Amino acid sequence: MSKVQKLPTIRRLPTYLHKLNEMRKSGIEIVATPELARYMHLEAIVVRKDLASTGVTGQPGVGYKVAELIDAIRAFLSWDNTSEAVLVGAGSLGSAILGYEGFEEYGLRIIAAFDTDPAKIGRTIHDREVFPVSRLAELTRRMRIHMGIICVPAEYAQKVADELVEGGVWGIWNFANVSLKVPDNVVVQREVIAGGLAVLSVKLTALRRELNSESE
Amino acid sequence: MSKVQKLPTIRRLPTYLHKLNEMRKSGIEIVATPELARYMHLEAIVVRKDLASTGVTGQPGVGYKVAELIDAIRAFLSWDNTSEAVLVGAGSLGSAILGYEGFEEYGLRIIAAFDTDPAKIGRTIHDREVFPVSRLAELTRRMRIHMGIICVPAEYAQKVADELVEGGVWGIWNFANVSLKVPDNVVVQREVIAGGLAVLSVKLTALRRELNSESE
DNA sequence: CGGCTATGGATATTTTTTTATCAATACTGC
DNA sequence: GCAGTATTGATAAAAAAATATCCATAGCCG
Repeated sequence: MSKVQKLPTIRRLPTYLHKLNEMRKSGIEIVATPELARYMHLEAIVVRKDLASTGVTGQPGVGYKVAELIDAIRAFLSWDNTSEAVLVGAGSLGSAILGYEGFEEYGLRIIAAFDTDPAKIGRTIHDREVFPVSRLAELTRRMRIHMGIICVPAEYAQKVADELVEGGVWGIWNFANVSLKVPDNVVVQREVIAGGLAVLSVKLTALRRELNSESE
Repeated sequence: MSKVQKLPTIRRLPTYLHKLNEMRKSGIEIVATPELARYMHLEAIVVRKDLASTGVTGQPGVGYKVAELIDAIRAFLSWDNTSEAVLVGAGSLGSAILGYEGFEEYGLRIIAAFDTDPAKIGRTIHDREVFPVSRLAELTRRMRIHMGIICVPAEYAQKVADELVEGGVWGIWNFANVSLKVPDNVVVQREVIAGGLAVLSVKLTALRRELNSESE
């Protein structure tokens, strides 16, 4: 299993990237840590460490070149070459993902969708054609797609993952509420939407408790 | 600022909860760590630590009582009392969230939606009425809602957050691609969808590099 | 030119998280 | 009832991440 370090940093990088792209559009060429920190609501030291982990280097007393930062982050995330993906499960979440136009900025292009619903097959959703799931492995292989996005209900997710692996994908982005089993040469990233809600709940409870005890 | 520990553990708790609820439905009363570990594709030690952090205690040589575990996790996450929320921004993501029926299991009930689009206002989406955003603060306060879910484009998110705070919310679940500024007595949990993609990209690149170097 | 301030980079420290070890408990089978 | 095995819980160690400190560099202003 390959070791990847500094997960929290990696998660923050897309946000920097988004801000930096906006800055470049506005013609800003140099940016210093404190400004990014204010934008991110983080400590400056965190930002500096995050940026350093991409290998980029700034100018002491000045800051970083925006263009260099963008390149460094994109290179670090391998987002400098757009990779193509298929999406399986064109329900409400799948459709929402198909409709999100920001992924191009993040080096991802969703080429096609798959579903079992005859009402959806053959139609297009957000300009992507919907194919039957029965052709998933075949078409994925033929199109040489190496990433799959799973948006099907939990009980079908493992089967879809198996098909994707058979179709030759290297990575799976899993939005289904289940942990998947795949070969060692395939990477799965699971998004647990309820995980964020759990964190929010705990923080909320902790803060409420604190505020209540203060007022006593 | 309140300190919350073991974020990764908290993120995993909903997944245990889901599995445990299934088990209880099947009539299973006792569960041991190794089984949960297999299901989660985690090490057993991780599971044991996760469960311990909720304060529950098992029986050495036997395992944990499923019902006790469920109660402990729900209590730890304050999901034993359903809390009500409003959702702002009934676009594709907002609609997808409104359509997800699993939140009740997680102690969350979305009461109403808000949007600026006249075509949506007054209609219902997944059984929730859509109100104009202009009434957000007023209605939130009147309904005594303490949680807001933001699904609007990044540029409007701060304004919506301000309205929610004015309406008296304690917690904000933010799906917009921007970091929000709120008073100290309000908690924000931001979901950065691209963060997961970034992690996947880095892992993928690392694994590919490893596999390539092996084959040389 | 010289001092002042802002900034990045390197190093060190502290905290948090993960992982390992080991003793105690309870079930199983004989 | 006893030995063997599975399991939890407590403690300890290792790894990772966050945070702090200090120094060197660059621009600014008089």
